Amino acid sequence: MDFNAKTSLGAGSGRDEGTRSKPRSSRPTMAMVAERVGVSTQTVSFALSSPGRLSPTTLRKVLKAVDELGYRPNQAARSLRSRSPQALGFRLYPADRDVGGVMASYLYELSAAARKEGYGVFSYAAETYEEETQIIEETFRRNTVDCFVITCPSSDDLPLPLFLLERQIPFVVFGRPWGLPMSDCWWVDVDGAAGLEQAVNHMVELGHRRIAYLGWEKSAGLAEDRESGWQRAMGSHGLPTRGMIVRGPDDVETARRAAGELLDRKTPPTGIVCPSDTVAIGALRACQERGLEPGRDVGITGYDDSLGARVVTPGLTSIAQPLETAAKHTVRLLLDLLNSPDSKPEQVLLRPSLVVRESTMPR
Amino acid sequence: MDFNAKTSLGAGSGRDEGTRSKPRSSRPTMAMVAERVGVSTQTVSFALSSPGRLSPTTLRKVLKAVDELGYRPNQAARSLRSRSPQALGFRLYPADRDVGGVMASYLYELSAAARKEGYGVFSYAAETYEEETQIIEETFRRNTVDCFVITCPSSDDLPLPLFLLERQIPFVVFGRPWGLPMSDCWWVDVDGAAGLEQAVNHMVELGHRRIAYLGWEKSAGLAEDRESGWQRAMGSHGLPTRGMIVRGPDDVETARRAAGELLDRKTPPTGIVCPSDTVAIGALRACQERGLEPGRDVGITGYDDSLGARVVTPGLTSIAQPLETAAKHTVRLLLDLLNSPDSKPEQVLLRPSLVVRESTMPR
DNA sequence: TTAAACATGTTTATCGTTAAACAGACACGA
DNA sequence: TCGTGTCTGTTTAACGATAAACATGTTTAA
Repeated sequence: MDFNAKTSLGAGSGRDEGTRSKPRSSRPTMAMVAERVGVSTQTVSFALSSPGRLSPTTLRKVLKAVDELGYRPNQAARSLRSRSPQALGFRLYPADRDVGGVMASYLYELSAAARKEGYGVFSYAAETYEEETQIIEETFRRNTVDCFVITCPSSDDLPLPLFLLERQIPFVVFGRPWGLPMSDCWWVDVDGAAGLEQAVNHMVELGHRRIAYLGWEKSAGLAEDRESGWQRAMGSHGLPTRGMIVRGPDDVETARRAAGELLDRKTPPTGIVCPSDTVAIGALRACQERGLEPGRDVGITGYDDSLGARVVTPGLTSIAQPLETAAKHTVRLLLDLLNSPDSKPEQVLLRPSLVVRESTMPR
Repeated sequence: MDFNAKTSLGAGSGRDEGTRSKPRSSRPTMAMVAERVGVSTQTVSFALSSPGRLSPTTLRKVLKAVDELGYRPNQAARSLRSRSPQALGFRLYPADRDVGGVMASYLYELSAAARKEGYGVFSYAAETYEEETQIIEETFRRNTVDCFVITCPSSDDLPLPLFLLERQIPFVVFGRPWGLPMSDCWWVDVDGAAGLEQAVNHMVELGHRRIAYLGWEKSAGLAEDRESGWQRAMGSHGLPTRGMIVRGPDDVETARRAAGELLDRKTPPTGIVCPSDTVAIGALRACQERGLEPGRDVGITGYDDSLGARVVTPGLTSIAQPLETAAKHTVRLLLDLLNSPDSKPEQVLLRPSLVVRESTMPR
C-alpha cells in the first residue's frame, strides 16, 4: 500500500479493469425519455432546462415520463456541452486554523445555498499557499469547478486574490480582501467594527465605563477593523480609550496573561471586549483565577458565537455572524459574476448580532 | 431577491468600461497537444493515463508538449466517456453535530487522501435523513459522484447504510455500522474500546484505583464500545466497576452535574474516564467547583483530542483518533470497492493513541 | 392583406475525452 | 519459413447532453 503516490496529471494509476462483473445498472438517458414520449431529445432537454419553451401539454407528458423512468440528466455530459461544471471550489482548513468552527459552518451554509441553485461544492485541503494555488489552477483548468469562494483569514492569504485576478479565475471572497483595491473584487463580509460597537454599547447600557479592548496584534485589516469598532463606540460615548488596549496573538494562554495584566491594575476595567471567543475565554480564565465572577464583577464579550462560547461556564456573550445569509449572498454574487464576468464587482456587507449570555449579565 | 442585506455597497468611482470581454481564454485540448507532437489524440490520452503503453521517446515528446501548452484533461469529458466522475460524496454536519470538529478534520484528511488518487470530494449539507437520501440519490444518478463516505455518529443514522446497500450505491463507512451485519459493509473505524483501555491503564500506572466511567446513555454500539473498553481494562487490573458508572447525554452541563454526584460520594473516585471531551470538560468543571485540582486531586480523560481538550485549563488528557491514517484507508477501500464491487467487503480497525496533558499529571 | 414575429418542435453538429478494434513492425519459437 | 505474439500507434465510434439553426403553423402589426 503506497500512500505517498503522487498522482501527476491524469494518472488514473494504471488500474486494469479486471472484473467484468456488473452491467453497472445503466441509468436512463435522455434518449430513452424522448423515445417513450415520442419527441426529440432536445424537447426533453427543454422540459428540464427551459420549461417555458414548450407547450403545457408536451411539458406535462415529458415530465411524466421523466418521473416514471426516474431520469436524471448526466452532469458530466451537461458540463461538457455547456462548458460549465456547475460547481464551486472551497478550501478546507486544518482544525487549528478554524478554531471556532466558523469556516466549517460557513461551508455548511454555502453547500446548502449552492445546491439550491444547482451548484455543487468541491472542497479541497491545502496546507500552504503554493499548494492551494496549484490545486486551484489544476482544478479550474480541468473544468472541475467554475469558480472559487475564498477567505482571507490571515494576512498570509492576501496574495491569493491577486493570483486569481491575474489568472482570470472567477472568485468571490468571504471576508474583505484587505489591502487590495476592494472594489475590484466580489466579496461578502460581516461588519466586524459594527459588531464590536454593539458589544461596547451593550456594556455601556449595563453601566460599564472602563471598557478595555483585548485585541489582536495589528496585522491585516481584520484586526484593525474590529479594533476600530471599539474605538468608535467608545468615542461616541465619550469614554477614554488611552491605555485601554492590549494586543496579542489569538490564543487562550496569552490572552489569559494579558487580561491578567489589565485586571491587576490599580483601576482595572470593568468590561473587556475581544475580537474572538478564543481571546475572550482567556479573559474569562483570568477573571476566575482572581476570584472575580465574569458577568457580575467583570463583563466580557467575544466574537463568532462559536461552540466554545456556548459551552464555557459562564456562557460567553458573543457576536454572531449571519453565516446563512452570508452564504446565500455569496452564491448570488457568484451567479452574477459567472453570468457577466465583466460587469462591475458587487460587494455585500452584513451586520452581525449580539448574543447575550452570563458573561455580561446585568450587574 | 433580498436576503436582508444590511448594506449593499457599490464600487468605486466610474472607471471606464473600456476592456473588451476576453475570448474566455480557451483551454488547450488534447487535439492541440496531439497536433503539436504529430500524433493522434489517443496517444496523448495514453501518455497521461497509461504511460507504459507508449515508447519512451513518444512519451517524452508528448509530455513535453503537455507541459509547454499547460494542457490539463477536461474532467467532464473524461467522466462522460469513462463513466466515472472521479469524485466521492461526503456529508457536512451543522456545527452542533460535530462538537469536537472531528468530522471537519476527517473531511480535511479525506480530501487530501482522495486527491492523491485523483478523486475529488463533493460535500453536501443535509439536515435530515430524508434530505440526505434524496441528495445522495440525486447526486449519484446524475453521475456527479462515484460513491459516498458516510458516518454513523448516532443511532438515527443507521438506516442510511441499509438504504445504500439496497440501491447498490457504493459506500464506505467511517465508523462501524453497528447493528448491521458488519461484514457486509466496507468500513474503517477507530477502536474506541482500546482507546478507553489505554486511558484506564494510564490511570492505573499513575496509582489510581477507584476509576469511574462517566459515560453515554446506552444507545447504538458506539456508547457500548467505549464503555466496554473501560470495563475490560478495569477487570484486567482486578478493579471494581460496580457503582462506578454514571451515564448521560453528551453535553457539558449534565456531565458536570453527574460528575458532581460522583465526587460528592463518601469515597469518591480519584479518576474519571469519559467517552468524549465534552463530557470530560464537564467533569473538569465539577472538580474546579469543589476546589479539587484536576490532575493532582482527580485524574480526568476525554476522547477525540479536540481543540477543546487543548485549550481548556488544565489541558485535558484525551484519546486521539488517527484521522489521517483513517482517511487514507478509507480511500484505499473505496478504490478497491469501485474496482471490484462484488468482492468481499474489507474492514479496517485502527488503534487510537493517548495524549497526556495536565488533567492526568502524576500525583 | 401581407409580412414580420411568435410559438413550438426538430435536426444537425458538436463539447473533449476514452474504449474498442485495428494495423504495421518486429521478435521468437517450431 | 511461417504463424503467433508483443509493441506501438492509429482509426472509428461512442459517452449523453446542449447550442444553433432550421421548419412549421399561428399571431400580430402595419
